[in-house]
Amino acid sequence: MPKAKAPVDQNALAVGPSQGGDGLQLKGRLWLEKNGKTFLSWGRVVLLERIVEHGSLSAAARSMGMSYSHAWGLVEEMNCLAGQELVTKQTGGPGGGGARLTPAGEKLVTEFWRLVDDFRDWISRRELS
Amino acid sequence: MPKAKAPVDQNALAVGPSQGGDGLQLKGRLWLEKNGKTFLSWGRVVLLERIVEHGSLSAAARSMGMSYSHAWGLVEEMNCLAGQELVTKQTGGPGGGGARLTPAGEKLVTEFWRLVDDFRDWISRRELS
DNA sequence: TAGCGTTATAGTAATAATAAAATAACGCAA
DNA sequence: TTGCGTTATTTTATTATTACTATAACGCTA
Repeated sequence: MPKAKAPVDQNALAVGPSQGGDGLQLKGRLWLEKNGKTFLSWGRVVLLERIVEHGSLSAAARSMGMSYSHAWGLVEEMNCLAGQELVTKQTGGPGGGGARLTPAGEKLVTEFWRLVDDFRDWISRRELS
Repeated sequence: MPKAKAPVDQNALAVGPSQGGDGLQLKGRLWLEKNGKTFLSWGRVVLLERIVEHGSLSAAARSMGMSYSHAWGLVEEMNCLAGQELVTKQTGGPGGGGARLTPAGEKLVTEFWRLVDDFRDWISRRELS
């Protein structure tokens, strides 16, 4: 039992079909780096989506079983690496505050999923042995 | 400083070209699972190669900066998941003993690298944004 | 028989990753 | 002014991973 509940399956982003009749599967994952640092990966993109969905960073983190601290750090790093704000945050105000995606943030999310779709195509077409 | 020295780069198995002029890179990795358990991945295949090269499990582990215990566990798991021996080990004998790959083990190694080559092709052709 | 380097295995230590907890600040609402 | 739920930040605790250490067994060598 490796972990109680990972925010997102730690492992495969794409999974090929079971082949060879003995449970053999090809799996893989993709991510984007900027200057050698992880910029966008599966969990981060899901976090961005949840921010859109819930309108707040704390609710987004909660919905993924992720600690607020961790989520906050991820958003900070993404904003920093992007060189522009992908997420804008408001502290205080009606409802206590909130967080939203900028157009640049939304664009990145859709682009990442398109990339993932292509990767899934590739990996599922792949034949083993 | 994440780690003193990983046996094999923890991260990317395949790396795309730097794109967008701002250090943005697409990276990824592949692995094979059997019944949901990791069967073959980068580090494991390198370990198999080193066993061929050195003729012993302890020397192979040493050459990778990997502990003998860890290497032994990986080989056990691979043999178990494969349903057949990929590595044969001899305890005692001339030189104290040794380890070698079976034909099935050698076949898996070449097949895995072929898979990786194709993956590298795909990822390097991929255009971002 | 004693010695060698290996495989085999368990136990312990160190490190990294992750989670949790606690506290402060913010700005509106009532 | 007080309370609320949020963001912001630090600190502490827990867990998982990895590495290290120690010891036994093996079978050949000399």
